[in-house]
Amino acid sequence: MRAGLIAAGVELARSGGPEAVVLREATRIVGVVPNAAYRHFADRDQLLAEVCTAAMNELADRMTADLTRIRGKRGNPDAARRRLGAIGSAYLKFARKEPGLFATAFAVPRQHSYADRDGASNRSTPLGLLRTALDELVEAGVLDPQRRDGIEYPIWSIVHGTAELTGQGPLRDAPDAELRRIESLTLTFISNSLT
Amino acid sequence: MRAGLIAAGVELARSGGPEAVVLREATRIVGVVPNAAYRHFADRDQLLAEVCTAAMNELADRMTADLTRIRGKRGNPDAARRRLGAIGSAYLKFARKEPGLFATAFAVPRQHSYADRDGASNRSTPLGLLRTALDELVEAGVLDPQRRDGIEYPIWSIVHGTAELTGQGPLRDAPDAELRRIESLTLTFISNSLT
DNA sequence: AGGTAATGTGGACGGTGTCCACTAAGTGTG
DNA sequence: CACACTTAGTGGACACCGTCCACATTACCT
Repeated sequence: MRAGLIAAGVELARSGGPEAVVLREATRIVGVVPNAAYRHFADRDQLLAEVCTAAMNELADRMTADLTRIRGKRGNPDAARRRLGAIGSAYLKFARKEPGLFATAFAVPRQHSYADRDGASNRSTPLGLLRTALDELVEAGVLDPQRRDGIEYPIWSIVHGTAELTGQGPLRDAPDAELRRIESLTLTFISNSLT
Repeated sequence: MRAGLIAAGVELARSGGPEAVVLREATRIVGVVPNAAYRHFADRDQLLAEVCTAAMNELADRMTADLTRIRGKRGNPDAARRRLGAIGSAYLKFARKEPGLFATAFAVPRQHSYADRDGASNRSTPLGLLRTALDELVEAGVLDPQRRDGIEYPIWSIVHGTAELTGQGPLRDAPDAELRRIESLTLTFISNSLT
């Protein structure tokens, strides 16, 4: 039941973003009276928080799926670069194809905090995947170890900013070709920044 | 009256983001009955849209204010770099000090589109300011003209992504020192990318 | 068998966006 | 001057939302 409500919330979020995950509608989908939800969630925001982490997990899953398709031994410079590229590509692709879920993944309500989801070097999290890719780039000799510390934040920011600006931001109704160009500019910009 | 409603909406947005700009509350502030708003706006989203452009204008104003404090002739390489840095700094500072307005500036409802606000090379718009700063960097010989085309998008993305991730995103409850460090990493990353 | 915890129901309240009919001003024209 | 007409604001209603309360049902454990 709890899982059912979350699943219903995810579907609502998929087609309408975080605002669309409305408690009464979720219970309607599950086929239960609105108040039943309060046996499983303190309030609507807590349900939304669960939906958000589900969305974030789906983003991480899509990223790992695309990532494992890149062949090449660990430590191979070219493979390492391609893996970093795949991470950025998958992030942008998810934002483009699942705009509702993408927006929801980052719309965690102020209360119910992120806990440690992105803390430390947790793999199976977007930041965790990015970090291991960057470590591999250092190991492969592509990225200067002196520049490694903290570089995940600017890089994450470029990709996330591009997703935000082209997805819901001011660039959202640019023609499709222009959006692709911007995504491509972003990825090559990152690639150029490694040397 | 129309202006009053927008002003009230801006104050609501300042302390609570786009969700807080609720039509009835705005009319309450102005001291009028809710329906009176419908003489000036088609619906709540149109009021919100006006508040959003007001917020975006305030961002642009703060940026130009900080920008004009950078002395140095146009074409001076060092001044050009400092001006670009000031643009990024002002953007991040606004996001940090006015989180509600910053979020609102980018929360334009799907209907009421952006029109051409950020189109072309309009000055007095964040993108416009960034573009003229980049042009000056080319003119000053800092930025290779071949790299100029389209580079405003990755750069805007880095700054915007950092603002988003540290402001409302997963990094939002990192300690203050860490947030400053991330902002600084972002700015030096941009600076390094120019050469 | 009976008490207890968990789960779902029914009804209600305040808040919100929005629609409709209505009224009170101002304004220009005969 | 009077009259039609636009404009701006009012009052009341509706549907929807999140949420609280008291109640019924079910299952489990001693």
